[in-house]
Amino acid sequence: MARPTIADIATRAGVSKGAVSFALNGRPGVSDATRERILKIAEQMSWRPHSAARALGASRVDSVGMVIARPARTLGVEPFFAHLLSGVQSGLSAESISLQLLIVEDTAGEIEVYRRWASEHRVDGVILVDLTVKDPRVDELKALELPAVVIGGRGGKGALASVWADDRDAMLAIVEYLAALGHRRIAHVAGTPNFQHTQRRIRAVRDAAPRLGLLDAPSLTTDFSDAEGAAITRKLLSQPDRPTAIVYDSDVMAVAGLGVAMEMGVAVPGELSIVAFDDSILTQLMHPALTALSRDTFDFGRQAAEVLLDTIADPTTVINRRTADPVLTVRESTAPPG
Amino acid sequence: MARPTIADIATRAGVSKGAVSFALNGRPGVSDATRERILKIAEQMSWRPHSAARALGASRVDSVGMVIARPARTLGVEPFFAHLLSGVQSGLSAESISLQLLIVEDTAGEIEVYRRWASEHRVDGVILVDLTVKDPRVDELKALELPAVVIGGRGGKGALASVWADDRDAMLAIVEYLAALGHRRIAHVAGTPNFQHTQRRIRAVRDAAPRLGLLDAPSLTTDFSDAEGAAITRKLLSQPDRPTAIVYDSDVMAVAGLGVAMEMGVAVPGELSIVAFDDSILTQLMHPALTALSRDTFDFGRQAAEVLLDTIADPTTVINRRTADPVLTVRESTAPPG
DNA sequence: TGGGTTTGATAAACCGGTATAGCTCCCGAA
DNA sequence: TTCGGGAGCTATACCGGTTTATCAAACCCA
Repeated sequence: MARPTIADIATRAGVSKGAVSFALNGRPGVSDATRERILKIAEQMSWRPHSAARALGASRVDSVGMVIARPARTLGVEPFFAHLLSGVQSGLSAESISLQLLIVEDTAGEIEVYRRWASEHRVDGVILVDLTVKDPRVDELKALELPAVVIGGRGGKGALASVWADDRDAMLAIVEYLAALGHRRIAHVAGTPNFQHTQRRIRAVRDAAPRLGLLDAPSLTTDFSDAEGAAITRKLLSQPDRPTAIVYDSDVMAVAGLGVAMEMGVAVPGELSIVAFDDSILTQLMHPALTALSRDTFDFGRQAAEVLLDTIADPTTVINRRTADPVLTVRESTAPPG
Repeated sequence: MARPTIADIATRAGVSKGAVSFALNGRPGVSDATRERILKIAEQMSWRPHSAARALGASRVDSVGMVIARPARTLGVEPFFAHLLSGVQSGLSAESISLQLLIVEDTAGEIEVYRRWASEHRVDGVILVDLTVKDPRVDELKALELPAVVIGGRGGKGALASVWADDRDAMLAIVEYLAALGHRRIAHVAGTPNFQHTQRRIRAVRDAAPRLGLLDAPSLTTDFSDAEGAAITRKLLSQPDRPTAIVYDSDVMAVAGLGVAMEMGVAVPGELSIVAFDDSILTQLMHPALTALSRDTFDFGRQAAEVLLDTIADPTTVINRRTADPVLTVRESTAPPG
């Protein structure tokens, strides 16, 4: 028989549908003996719950969603999302909950997706990335009453659950390391200005500058693309008092920056030190290999999944979980200034 | 009222549930006037179908799945999948069908997922990538009666629908171009040997070699990782009669190969020409920028989605659609041999 | 021994749609 | 004048689970 239903199991076990449902969901209402028997039969018939039927009755679909709002062009090279995804899945697979992934162009599209998901009951909750300042998605999700967890930023005052790492401390560690090497002119090629993590990193650099006696520590924002990363680097290296070290907010921009340095004949790390605020094979493929901040992105995703499941189970308690601090992996692209 | 049902619409319109269902699905059974009225009310109440309910009744879930069986570590850097995904989604969004994405470690895990999806009715069909020789997934999907479309390889003799590009012609174009430049020692750093497209490319090189008067044209297989790509390159460049041109089956390996050449002091393109059989920002970030074979991966995905939807609608006709031929984008990494 | 509670189970309602049998008009043809 | 047939709609079964009301038997303590 193809695809047995609980009714089939019920007939075979000589009990009612209800009893089978109780047994399969481990809830009281049947004796241990009966439960045992039902479970064995279900196993034999290789029964699996029909997700739609269960969703209809129990009003939960065992599925969560994640929307990434970045142009596909820039997305692929960043291993960040692939690792994050794998992590999220590993966190979900234990409960055999599936993941819906959607790549959209912008935040408006993302909100549209949330509305659709909510009204069609397609997901039990969502995972948010790239939180911005005054992020409209937070209010929207509140309004939709869709459980959510924010990755990489506090969800605001009691608003949404979150999983975050300490960007500030990480950035301080980088700048302090460069200062200790002797650098006094450090530039920061940041990401999109309205991302919360961008702002935190910029603030960290600004705050540390006077304490470390830095002559200059500009933070320059970009759209996270290789093109802008390269353009800003070109500008920086053309200045009379050019920086002796540059910190990039992503590995892709760091690679682009390295390319510009080579093109302009600026030796790395002899005349310029480069640090990437994110690690991946990309940084290791380069010559010189790039010093980078390594975060356990996989674990990040895993924890986000866990927190989301907890939030779905009990939407009243808002969890804010801090993950392991990122560490600086020193490679060949950093050295004392020439 | 939160989340209206068709029953709510029915009461408000003063008709039966059935009439509403007919009207909303654009099928005969109601007059144009009534249909109009019902649609307007549904719009007003911002009704959306409950996906689970629809799935239960109509035994279709408006959702398709895609499983990628590669270690997450190697996945991220390859823009291929990100582009493919976006394309697939754009093909699906028109019908507002959602996509389930899963990254697993190996084919066994992938088949497991298909079994689960089939038994839980979670997807209407799946998209297959990285087809291997004698691929076990094909038979499995046949057995599960799960509609499927294969990307980048013919689905076998009438087995599964497919969307494919002509790898053979593309590889011939590359080799002919290199031969025309004057290269006679061309090496081919291929991917995983049991992938069908790897085999097709290897065969193309082997077939073209005598005709083009190549002295040597070895194809060396790898696991597609940067590490093996680098290792093989090191070996090739250490030979007494080292190749004057190398074709890499992926952009990541080509980048790794370029790194090895630089590390060994082999000038590119002066002493060695490099071609990547896949294009992305990665190849453009390099110095020199890599000559690469550009495929419209986005469109590839879009077409796969279309073919899959057709296959779901009518599983009896097997579609094998050939996509636009890839083109060779010449950049700075190819030149006549020194 | 009798009344109240617990245990183990059943039958039926329900979730929100789709599919279908059947009913009522109304129109046209025999 | 009657009958056939189609258009337009209703009532209802159904999909495969979950949940609740109900009930009989067993159990418990006085």
